Amino acid sequence: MARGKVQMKRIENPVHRQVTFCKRRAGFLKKAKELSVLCDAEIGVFIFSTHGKLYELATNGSMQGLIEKYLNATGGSLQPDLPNQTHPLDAKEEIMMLKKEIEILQKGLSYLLGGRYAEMSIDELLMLERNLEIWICHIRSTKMEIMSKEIQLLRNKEGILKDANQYLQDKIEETVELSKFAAMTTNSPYPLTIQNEIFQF
Amino acid sequence: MARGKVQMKRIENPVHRQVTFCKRRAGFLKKAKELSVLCDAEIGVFIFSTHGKLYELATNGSMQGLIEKYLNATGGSLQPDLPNQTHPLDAKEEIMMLKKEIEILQKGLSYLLGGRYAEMSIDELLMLERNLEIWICHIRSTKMEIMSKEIQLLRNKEGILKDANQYLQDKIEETVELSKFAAMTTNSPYPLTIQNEIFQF
DNA sequence: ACCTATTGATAATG
DNA sequence: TCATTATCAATAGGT
Repeated sequence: MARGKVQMKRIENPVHRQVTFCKRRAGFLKKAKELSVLCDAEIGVFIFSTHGKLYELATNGSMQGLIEKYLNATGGSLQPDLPNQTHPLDAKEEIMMLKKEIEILQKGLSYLLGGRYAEMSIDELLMLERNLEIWICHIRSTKMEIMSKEIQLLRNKEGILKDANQYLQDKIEETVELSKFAAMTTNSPYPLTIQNEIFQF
Repeated sequence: MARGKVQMKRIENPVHRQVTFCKRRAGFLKKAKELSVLCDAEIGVFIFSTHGKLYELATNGSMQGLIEKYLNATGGSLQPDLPNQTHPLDAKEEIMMLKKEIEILQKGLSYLLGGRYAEMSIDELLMLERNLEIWICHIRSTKMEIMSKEIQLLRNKEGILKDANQYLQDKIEETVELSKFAAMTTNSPYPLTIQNEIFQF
């Protein structure tokens, strides 16, 4: 823009990059405000720097509200794979059901976000309850999976340690036998010491 | 910017406003991309026009992911009033606990938003499970409340109907008595008929 | 949609 | 980080 065009690629010099980031970020956020004011638009921006620092702007009210609005506008994202038990109904009807369910889940989400669910009907509450139960089941099975892996890991470890232990014990006995023949004068208590060190792992 | 400064206020002429919106929106999104590329930043933008139309840009991957990242980064939003059963502990410790809980709930939310919770630890999953259970309890008590109201309403109705019924039965008996004296020739079974109709409500 | 005078943004530099 | 300034990019108003 000034004193030389700029190549549209990552600025490699980190100092230059940081400086440009500051300047352009400021300009960018200014543009956001201008666009919002001039054209009466609601704008949300978030910027994560390379190192994860967040800069944000919500021209109207809160970012929270904008995110909700965004989720509603886009058809709200929730639930990629809810296991639904319905029989193969008429396709149209099924679509209606799914849409209704999505709507309910959105209400549930907005409860999670906003903290009020007084305006939901009994049917909707039932549906939400069912979904929460399903989520709990998912969570429980994930827990089980993790624990199973842990157990497997511990069993493997146990096996390895037992083997090592056996090996060392053999060695010890061997040593004892040798010491009986080779040097009847020395009698240091190595065996127990080594065994204890192994069990520290 | 060109051929005359512009006042920083809403453009009242709707045609001008629309034109400016188009132009500046394009410029704005371009700037977002430039900033992202030059400075290696992740940027999310959403713009709602006056009439609610959404324009969005996520420089990296999906808006979904950015929203999750945003929620995590901000200490995002969840849970205004979770009922916690803890005794009045040391204040600092309690704050730490609550923060940890909030963090876990955020991860839970990001699961709800994004559909993957593989990266949560067992403790976190347990906490999330507990909170989902609490939410289910809330939902159930809300359901109960609604049903109680319904029941009360029905009881009231019942009372009214019983009274009406009693009144009608009295009337019938009265009529029967009268007919005994007035016209011994007719014997129609009115009472039962009327009683049944009443119970239809 | 296109044009261009003009303003605004900013890269390089101190 | 802050200020300056030459230069480039965005765009307001017009067609």
